[in-house]
Amino acid sequence: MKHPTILDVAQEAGVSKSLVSLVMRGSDRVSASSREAVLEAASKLGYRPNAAARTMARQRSYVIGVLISNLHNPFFADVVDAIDMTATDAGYRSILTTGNRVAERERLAVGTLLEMRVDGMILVSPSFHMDCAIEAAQSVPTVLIGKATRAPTVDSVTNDDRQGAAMVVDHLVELGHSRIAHIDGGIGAGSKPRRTGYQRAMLRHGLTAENRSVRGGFTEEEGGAGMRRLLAEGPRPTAVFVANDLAAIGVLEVLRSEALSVPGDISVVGYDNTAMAASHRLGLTTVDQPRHDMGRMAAELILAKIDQHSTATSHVVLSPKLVVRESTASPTH
Amino acid sequence: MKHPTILDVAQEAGVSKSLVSLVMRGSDRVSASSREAVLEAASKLGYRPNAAARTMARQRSYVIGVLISNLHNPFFADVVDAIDMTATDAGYRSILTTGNRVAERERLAVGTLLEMRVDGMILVSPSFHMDCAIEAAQSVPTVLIGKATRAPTVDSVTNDDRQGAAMVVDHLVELGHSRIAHIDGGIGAGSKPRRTGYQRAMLRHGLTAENRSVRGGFTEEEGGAGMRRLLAEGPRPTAVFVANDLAAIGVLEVLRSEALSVPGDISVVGYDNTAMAASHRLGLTTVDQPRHDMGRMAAELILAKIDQHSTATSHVVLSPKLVVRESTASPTH
DNA sequence: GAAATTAGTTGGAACGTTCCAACACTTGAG
DNA sequence: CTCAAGTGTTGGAACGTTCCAACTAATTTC
Repeated sequence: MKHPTILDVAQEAGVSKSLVSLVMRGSDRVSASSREAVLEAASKLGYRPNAAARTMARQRSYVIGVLISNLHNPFFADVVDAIDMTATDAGYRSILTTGNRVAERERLAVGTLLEMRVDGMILVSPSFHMDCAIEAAQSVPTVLIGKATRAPTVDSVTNDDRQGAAMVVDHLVELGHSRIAHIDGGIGAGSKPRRTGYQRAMLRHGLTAENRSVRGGFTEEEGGAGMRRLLAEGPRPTAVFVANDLAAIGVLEVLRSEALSVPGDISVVGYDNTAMAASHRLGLTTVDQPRHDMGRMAAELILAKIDQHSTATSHVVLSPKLVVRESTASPTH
Repeated sequence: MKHPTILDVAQEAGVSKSLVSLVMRGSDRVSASSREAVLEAASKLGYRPNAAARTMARQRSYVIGVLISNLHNPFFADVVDAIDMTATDAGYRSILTTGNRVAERERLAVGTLLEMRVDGMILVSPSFHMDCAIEAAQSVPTVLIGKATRAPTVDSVTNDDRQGAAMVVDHLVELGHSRIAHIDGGIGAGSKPRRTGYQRAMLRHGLTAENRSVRGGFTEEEGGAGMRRLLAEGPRPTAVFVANDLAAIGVLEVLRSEALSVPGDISVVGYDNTAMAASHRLGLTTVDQPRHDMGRMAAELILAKIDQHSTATSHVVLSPKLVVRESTASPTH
């Protein structure tokens, strides 16, 4: 149960610890015979280098820390995947922590990563206040995914939420809708620009009176609750733009229980183009964010900051894409 | 950008490093005045203890490492959540790594955790060979979730997959089905016992000729591919038991594209009771695993092994529960 | 009022690596 | 044959903590 150290290996192989270290790091200034002896001793003892000791000695951990706001949202899986691949290819490893959408737990998780002395940090749609990200950025390169920021030290990779929202409204208007409501994402990342995009587009189309947003969130429950609120107060909209796919699923649930057909009675649009939206029995019209690219670019930004000590701050904005499926159609009256 | 150390804090506060250490660890053998001075200095400098150094000195990391086979499967989110909460309450932190269902990447991820000297390791439905888990268990307490094992050193927490599968078959037979096919989980964790459970139940009901399994997997694509194979060869089944919900979604997709109705033409059953299954427009009949309990128990097993140096190996088997929804009905002919 | 106890504080060793300067050989050049 | 330039190999210092034994000063006990 006790871990062998580099000294144990050195003794077993009959060489110095320095030589073992050299072999372990794959140096080529080692004779073939010593290399073999060391490797053999290491595998015999089941030696694994101690990352904590290495981090101390090198003053670098070669680890990228990733905070995911909500494991339940499949949107993040692809982002994380891309991050992990990019990091691995560059000789780094990535580790994840999650705060489960609870700001306090997210702060804790960021603290953990900071104490572990990760070399870079990627925050995926965190729901805590920006202060925390800015503070983190003081001690380690930090990039934000899915949430815009003006902070001069924090990089960001987002999709153009305003544009995405505008595309949704344009699509619905084109189909002939005018009573188009919006269920927003509450305090979640990206919520505000989507709402703004919706509002501006409504005004642009002259739908001032129909401009109607209610509070929602990025979970099924919150989406459903928003829909209930919409149905309870005011005239029934003919179309609803929901803050994300997960919440849209909640909306569909509510509509189903109210015996309202989609898109017959109401058209529904989500955001994220998760696999769920695609494979949902009723294909959900939604907005696609290039998640893989987002993850990759975030990782690349971090790596550039670490390796080249680049200090420039980048804000990458990628273009979303409307994906039309069967949950939207022309209004029936 | 340079991290202040305990010595910097000591100097700033005008005390020794030992005192700072004491304060940081919340000792009560410190005078109020020194405590305050230290705390003030620490916050002024933005001090964060270095986890790597602490791990070295204490020979313990107070970290539980969690490997998740597939971030895309929402089933795991609840498991991880429960692990994280249990660990946090006990004064540990949890970090995640993922191998994305690729055995080689999973091995790498386990290696990373081992090098980080995690105090315990939880492997959630890994798809690599058991050897890797056994090897890991040699140096650190290890528990497996969702995959049974006979290894004397590896704990496990599973649901009774055989029983779950049998419940599915019983349900379908009761509805009047006899041409019940199975799309298995391929090499994934829990795949084999589910198939065995299916087969035994079929035989028990005297459905020897109808006993028919095809190769599938735990992803949408693999599930869909399995369904296509079923449709291509042999008589069309009236019911299909799919290895998990994710794959079942893929099956539903294929059936839809083939214009076959569910449950009209074919009844479909999944496994896991993910939120997706519940909220799917067509509610999916499925088997519920107590994921939260599974995560919690796994974490508790690990903590017991760490703190009490308990050496007994436990294999916890929880009972699954059939959840009947609208994707199953009596066959129409 | 001396001795014993307690409260608070301290420096040094240890943890397992990496890195550097220095070493001992061997080889080749002049 | 001597010196310079490699080629392998080495011990020691450093990294930032924790823990322990030892210390001082204040308080209590007899």
